[in-house]
Amino acid sequence: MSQDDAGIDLDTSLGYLLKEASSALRVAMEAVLRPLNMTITHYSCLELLSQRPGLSNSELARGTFVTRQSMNVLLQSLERDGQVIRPAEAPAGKALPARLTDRGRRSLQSATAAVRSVEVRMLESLTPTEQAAARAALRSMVASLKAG
Amino acid sequence: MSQDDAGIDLDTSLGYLLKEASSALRVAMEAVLRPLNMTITHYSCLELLSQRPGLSNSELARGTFVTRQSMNVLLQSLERDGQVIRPAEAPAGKALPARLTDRGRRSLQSATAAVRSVEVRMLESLTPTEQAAARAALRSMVASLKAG
DNA sequence: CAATCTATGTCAGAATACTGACATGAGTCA
DNA sequence: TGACTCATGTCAGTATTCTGACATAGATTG
Repeated sequence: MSQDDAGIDLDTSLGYLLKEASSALRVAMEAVLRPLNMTITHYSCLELLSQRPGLSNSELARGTFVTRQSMNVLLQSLERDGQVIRPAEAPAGKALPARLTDRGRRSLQSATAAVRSVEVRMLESLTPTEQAAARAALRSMVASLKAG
Repeated sequence: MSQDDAGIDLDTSLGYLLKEASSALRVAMEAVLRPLNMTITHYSCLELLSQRPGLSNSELARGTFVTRQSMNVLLQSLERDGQVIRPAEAPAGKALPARLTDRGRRSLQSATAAVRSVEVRMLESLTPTEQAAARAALRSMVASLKAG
């Protein structure tokens, strides 16, 4: 069997390793967010809104890597729960700028601390130089994938 | 507001970047696998079985980063479709060793080529040294996350 | 030897995200 | 101006994965 027919070498494939790492991160984040009754997408939405108030549904969807339909379902439940508010009418176009309520900010607070602790643990064995190299490599991969 | 209350900096967070990269990879893989009527988990299962014949349902689940319940659903449909076979009785314990059929191998062939092209594109701007550094960093992150 | 623990396969139901579709607002351009 | 393209919000239905639960096989342990 020639090398070209041998499939993807799972022990060295960066694609497989990327999936393994993101899976491990997802599991670790779910573990710390579950006690707070929060999913990863839920947390990501609040974190994004905290840092960029006024983002629309579609912008939040892109920032959390889900479809705008999925984000819309989440936003509606967050609105019902009083964590997020959106105006009844769009100030321009159709995009509705969303904002956190005080309740949303309180929910986010403990979640951010929990997620930060996971990220710290993930990076504990990497030097700042190695972290910078990883950042650069990941950015390059993202750019190449999106260019295709 | 002190730095500790500022949340996760999305522009530099390796956790966020990891999620972005895996999302971009997922989208790219789905795009090339969809014409072959194959999902990523479906492909991953066949690829794993091709390289490690006789893996059980639970082992396949761990290798593809889904629950054994999800893998079981997939395996049953693959068995119905004649791409995979499992013995009716376990040779030892309860684990049923799964194997690809010729039909499964044929399905895998074009999928492997498609996925390989995505991985090549993902890495086209990285030198072998940079790829090795990325591999080392990702392995370190996985180890640290699983240790917690 | 019996009790316990761990891993496995499987069923059932719930949660989550997705694709498809439609209407609407804004910008482009002939 | 009118046709066209594009982005957005939203509804509906589908698909996929997950959590919870149970029974069973093998290993461990007292």
